[in-house]
Amino acid sequence: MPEHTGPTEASERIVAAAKRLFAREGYSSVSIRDIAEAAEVSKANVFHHFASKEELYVETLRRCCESARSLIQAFAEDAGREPAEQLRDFVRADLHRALDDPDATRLVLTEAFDANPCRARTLVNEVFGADFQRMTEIFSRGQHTGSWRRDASPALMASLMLAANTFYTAHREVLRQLPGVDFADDPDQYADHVVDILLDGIQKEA
Amino acid sequence: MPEHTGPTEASERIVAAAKRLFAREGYSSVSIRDIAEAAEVSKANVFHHFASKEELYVETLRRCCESARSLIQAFAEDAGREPAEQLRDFVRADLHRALDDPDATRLVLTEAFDANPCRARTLVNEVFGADFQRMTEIFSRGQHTGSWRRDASPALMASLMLAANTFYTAHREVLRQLPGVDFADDPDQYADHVVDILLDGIQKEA
DNA sequence: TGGCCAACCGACCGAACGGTCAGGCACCTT
DNA sequence: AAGGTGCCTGACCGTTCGGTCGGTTGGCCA
Repeated sequence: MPEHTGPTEASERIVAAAKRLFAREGYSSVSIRDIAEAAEVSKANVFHHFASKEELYVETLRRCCESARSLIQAFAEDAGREPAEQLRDFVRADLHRALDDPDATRLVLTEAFDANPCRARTLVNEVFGADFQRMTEIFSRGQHTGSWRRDASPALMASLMLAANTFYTAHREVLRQLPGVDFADDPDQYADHVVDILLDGIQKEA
Repeated sequence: MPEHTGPTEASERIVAAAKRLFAREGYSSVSIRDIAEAAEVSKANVFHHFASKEELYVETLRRCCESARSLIQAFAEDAGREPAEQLRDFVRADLHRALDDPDATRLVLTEAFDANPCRARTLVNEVFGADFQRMTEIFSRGQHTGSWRRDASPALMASLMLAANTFYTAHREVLRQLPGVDFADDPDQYADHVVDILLDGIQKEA
């Protein structure tokens, strides 16, 4: 709690309600009254725990960033495996993490939507940076120890994977409406096919 | 003009200001007073031309969808060329169109950000559908007349291209902050490399 | 010349906003 | 028993919101 107070059952309910509402409606569309009602506390109590609406939002966002970051450790030190399999597992895991907590994902993605340089830098440091670097390392290892082509930039390949997962997460409903799309409700199938295409391209006959 | 009135120099300024402000600040953060001031008209005049804030937003969004859709004709009937070159040109053109009118793009992408099924369907019909279908056609032709592998779904490949361009447009500032990214200010280079990877994959030595 | 109507404006309205404040209540320390 | 402290509340504040209204202007047609 940024305020002088400690965490409480009520303050946890406030943050939970704020996360849900901010993610679904957006910062400006949600009033403190809405949050207080959803958390079943008085409006004044919200201001007891958080100095302002802005501070409540920042705290909520901070927690969402934290939970989005926590994937990293799970993938520490699996260096013995094939880069291609590492990549596949990582893309699948990243996609699942994003889909498992849609409110947190949505809040972070909204923040990343053409943010100003300062916020973008913070988000890179807090959330995207580690995953991105991890992915570039997989690509670099594939280039140095495997047979991957060396004229493709690891950063660009990692961006493409990040793009694939972000798009799937952020625009799933649009995907669902697009003709010929049968993978909108099967993230594993999507991740597998994306990695397949990335690895082998589309020109080579399978 | 949805209202009983006709278009005016002032009403055009109102829509222009609304587009700019809605795209940059979001619907709820922008007041009619802000728009009126930016358009240099009175607040009452805004309500003279548009029945409500919501109606002004819908009209603004409608125009943005229109301008996003207008690319299609430019690519009608170039069937004689190589699918690979068609694809490259299309991805480049699509990216440029998005970057040329960032406010319109941002408004449409915000609307597409996990919209409800009804809105998503409208957006697909109004904006994404045509481009998406055009891209799937290129992939299908590549599979039938060229040597492209037939086990990859055209819809998935088109989604991946859409994802690449959307991500570049929506999260360019984040890209700029990511280590090793040197293509954040060179969309043509980005589009070329993305298409290169899609065509040949990353495993084959160049 | 007179009537009409769209374009436009200043002033105003009730509602909702973020935020404040004095005080009640439960619990701890002395 | 007394005082202090953190949690919590209802009532209230000034401001801003979307929207309305009465009225003025200026061009067009009869």
